[in-house]
Amino acid sequence: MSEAESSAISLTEQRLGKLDAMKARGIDPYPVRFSGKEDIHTLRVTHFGADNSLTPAEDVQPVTTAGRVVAIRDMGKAQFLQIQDQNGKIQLYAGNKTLSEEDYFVLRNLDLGDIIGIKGKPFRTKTGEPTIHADELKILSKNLAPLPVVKEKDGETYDGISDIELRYRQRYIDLAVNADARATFALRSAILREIRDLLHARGFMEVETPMMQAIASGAAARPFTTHHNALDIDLYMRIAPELYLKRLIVGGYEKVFEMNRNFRNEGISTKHNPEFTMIEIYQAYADYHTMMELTQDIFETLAVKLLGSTEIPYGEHTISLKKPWKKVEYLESIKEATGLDFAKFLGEENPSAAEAKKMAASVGLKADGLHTFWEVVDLAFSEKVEPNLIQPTIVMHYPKAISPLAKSIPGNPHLVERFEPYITGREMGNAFSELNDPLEQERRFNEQAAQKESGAEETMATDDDFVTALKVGMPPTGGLGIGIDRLVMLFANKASIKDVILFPLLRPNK
RNA sequence: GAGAAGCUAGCUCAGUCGGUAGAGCAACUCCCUUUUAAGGAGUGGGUCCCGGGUUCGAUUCCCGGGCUUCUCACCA
Repeated sequence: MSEAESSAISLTEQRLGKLDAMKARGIDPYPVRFSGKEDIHTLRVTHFGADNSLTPAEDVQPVTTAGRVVAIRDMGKAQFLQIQDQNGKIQLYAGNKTLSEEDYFVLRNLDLGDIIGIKGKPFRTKTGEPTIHADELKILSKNLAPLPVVKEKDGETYDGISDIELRYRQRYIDLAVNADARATFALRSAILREIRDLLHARGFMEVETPMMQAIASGAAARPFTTHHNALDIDLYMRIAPELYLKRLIVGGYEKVFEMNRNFRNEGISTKHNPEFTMIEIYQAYADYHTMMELTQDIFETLAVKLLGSTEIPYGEHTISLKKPWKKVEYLESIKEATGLDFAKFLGEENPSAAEAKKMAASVGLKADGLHTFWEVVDLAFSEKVEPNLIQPTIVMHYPKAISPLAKSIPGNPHLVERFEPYITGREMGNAFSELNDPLEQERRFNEQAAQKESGAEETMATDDDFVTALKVGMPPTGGLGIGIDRLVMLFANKASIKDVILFPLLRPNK
């Protein structure tokens, strides 16, 4: 291509020109297959040593590998290239002395972002760089939409991409270009696997329950609505699998879990995505103490197996996941932080929201939009206590009024056997001894409905069939839910949930 | 939903007190067969997010819109 020709056309058009040039020579720029690809990381270890201490022999057997071209250094009739696959990067050396005429033509028409397959002997250059002397070089996929060029030296990255439009909307570019993004989602996958392994090893069974439900219950949140045409009914995307999983305990399974998406029709933030992944775990003949142990075991196991230590970095903090974690009482923690003692209202049938607001105002809290006493108390907790729970903390014994699915503490009818683990100032989960008294459950649902009547924004919907299930009989059961996205944020040391969800919800752009 | 900030070349960013814009990398031409943020010489590349308004003239000022980020609200 002449300079004049290149002047007025886009990068894509230039590459289309190279594509046509290849086709004109009978080279298929998108061949059907490439056989025998070796993993780049593996062949590096094999031929250069895990600590980069080996040097391949002169008569070493050639290797075959493939990957995306991420760097080209043109030396005239020879070039240094770098290719990258899922697990690694390696330098190639290729020139007209050893390549066939056709392969050399491909080399001369390579662009950053092309995917190539090569065969050649590993060797070290003068400067010691592990390299493959590519004696065969095939184009496997021609790049037409140029990738950002990222250069590195001494671990420092130059240029790179920071544009959110690319990072989140076109995640494939983020993954192709940013090693950190690839590492984050590989870690996410490893976390899911480790959690499943741990539960399977303890005899739990993974199940799948409906994501489209006629009644969205099991949590207090606004659901998405959808419609089934053949039945001509509206359905809700589930906000929690809880009530279905407990039906399975009724049915006789004793250890079940489900790890999958929930959907809540609420705002988007660095900590919220409308669809998010939860794991819910139920164990019959167990209680919330069992779930406390399990929670700590899960976090500790992940830390040790995936990061090699119970001490893990998060932002400016070092989080110690070693059990046992600190335990605090819900109301006691509020009293300590604010001096406000809400416990004395526990016995009251219907404590006044106005009274709670007055108390909250005395410590500078505005509770204007809230309608019930315990909503105001919860505000005090989330404002004054939650942000300070940096190290793992188990907050236990919540008021019954805000825990419609949890069992009361024997001898203390106003508090329930419930806890929430907090780490880095964020709620990581929710667990309790499951309420299995059907008549009591019915009363709790009715109380929720009454709260809704009196103006509470979000309450739990009544599910009559679930009450029927409890009437059949559910053994004493411990249940635990953990927000997987936030858990991954913790282990991946990410501040935004969008950094740990491959395709976070964004407004479509036209 | 509210407030603040951002949007300029493929990428990362300057800049224009209103006169249609620059750098580095990438691209293109040329030199170079052990380089590695390779190097050297040269060339091109922009609806300055979109639409109105003011103006002789708007990428710049004003109004409206779009998308994103941050904070707040709702929530996990």
